Amino acid sequence: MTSEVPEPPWQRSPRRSSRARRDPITAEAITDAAIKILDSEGLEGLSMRRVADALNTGPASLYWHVGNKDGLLDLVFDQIIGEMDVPPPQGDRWKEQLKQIALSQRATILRHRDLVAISMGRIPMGPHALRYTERVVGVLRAGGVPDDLAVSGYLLLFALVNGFTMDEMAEPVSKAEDHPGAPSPSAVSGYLSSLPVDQFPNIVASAPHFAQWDNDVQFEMLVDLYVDGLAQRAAAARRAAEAGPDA
Amino acid sequence: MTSEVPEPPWQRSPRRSSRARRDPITAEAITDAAIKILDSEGLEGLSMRRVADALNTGPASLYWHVGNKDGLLDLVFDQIIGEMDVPPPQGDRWKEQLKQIALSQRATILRHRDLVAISMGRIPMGPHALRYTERVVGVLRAGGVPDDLAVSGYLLLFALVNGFTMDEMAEPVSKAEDHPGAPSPSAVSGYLSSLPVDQFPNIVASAPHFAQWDNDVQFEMLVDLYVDGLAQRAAAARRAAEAGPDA
DNA sequence: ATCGTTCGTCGAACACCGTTCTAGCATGGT
DNA sequence: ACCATGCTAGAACGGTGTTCGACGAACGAT
Repeated sequence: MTSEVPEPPWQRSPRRSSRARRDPITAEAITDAAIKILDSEGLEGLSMRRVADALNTGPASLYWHVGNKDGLLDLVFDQIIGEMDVPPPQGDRWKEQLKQIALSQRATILRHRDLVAISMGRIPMGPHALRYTERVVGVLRAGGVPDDLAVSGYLLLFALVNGFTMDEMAEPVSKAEDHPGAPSPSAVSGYLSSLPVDQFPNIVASAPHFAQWDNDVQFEMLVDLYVDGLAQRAAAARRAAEAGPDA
Repeated sequence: MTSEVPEPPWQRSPRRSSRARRDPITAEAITDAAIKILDSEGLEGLSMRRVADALNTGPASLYWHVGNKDGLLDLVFDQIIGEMDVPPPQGDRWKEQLKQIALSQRATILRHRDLVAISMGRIPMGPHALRYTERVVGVLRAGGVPDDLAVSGYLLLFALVNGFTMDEMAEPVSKAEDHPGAPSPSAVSGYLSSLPVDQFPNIVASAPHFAQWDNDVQFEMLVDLYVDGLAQRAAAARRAAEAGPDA
């Protein structure tokens, strides 16, 4: 894996150190290496020693820059949030824009394995996360959504997308000997329809629909449902504010 | 930690074994001990050795009953799902019942720390989970929700509750020296309102509303929004089915 | 030019983790 | 009386996050 040219020994080696002075270790370099490992090997494979190896150094060296593993994951989290893009606010098109934001959020999460696990219990307050919050709330407020509903809308959207992609990523712990890969939805559906009808009439009756589950269309339906509901409430709140401004 | 009375040596010790034959190790006993540890010390503290200690035995003994740690977590997961209750289907009251189901689900999750982390990547298909699925789908179908929407409604509800409680549990990794406990929402709001207005106008403007965040009312709003949207779509689907049954 | 301080690296070690191996015990069927 | 089976458990292996302390390179001040 060390994609380093072996450093021809005649050009006086810089002080016989396995790491030259070039490419000094920085928090950014550590974060990038960690993300690369995360994408290729998942959170399981993301260990301090593994990251240190990728930077050819020892694990102890990382601690000076990132404090501990949670600190590193904080950086990874914020960095990836920086990848999510939000369009410039366009006022009346806020509903479509919010849906677009949700789609981009999910796409980014799917691009980086196990991101949901990292985001759990981690408040998004890094520099990238703040810029992201600012822009999303901006889209909502530009659309005339009242401030309180704007922050609710923003935070709940995060919860929604995280919850959905969490189940979606259910690339389970792999039962190993049974089936090698993940159980296909049709296999699940087959099992469900084989249950005793007297005990599980509703499951058996609706089993076929478990097979037809399509993450993309289900996500779109959920987002539509959410955005529409939010818009209804925003309109109602504005009507109430106009009717009795200080009641 | 071994809260065992030292076994007075005169009453002939039962074959010089630290564990008497009483209280034989079973999968249920292991699961119960694991849940108890999970509730009191979180997922971090839930190790095989810790569970074995609670049963005063060695870690190797557990593996005969539960296979490995993931197997144990499967059992824990299913057992806790068994705690969630769902009312007998009542037909026209399905909307209120679904909300009640959501509330019960969240309450159960909050009662058991880190349950969301365990549920990640784990398809709920244990015996308790099946019974639970059966009953929830039953409520939806009794309410006249079409089968495909019933399974969507059930699965999305799970995603929704998980996503919400995930952020809610944000008892973060504790920055240690900064503030001892979890950052209160008002502290967050204070920080947000102190940001430079020129860079973060929307955040600063809506910062007060971050302070007023109330998990209970926000969750109720989210569930209302979801159930209403689902009902709308169910009604539309039924109308379409009546208008043109085979178009 | 020399010192002292600070910034940064890193080998070694600690305590803990999940898991496996293997030997052994207690019991029940033949 | 025997073996087979179900079950327990000590010891160990390889891996983890993290800390310690010794070490070196760079730099400002004397």
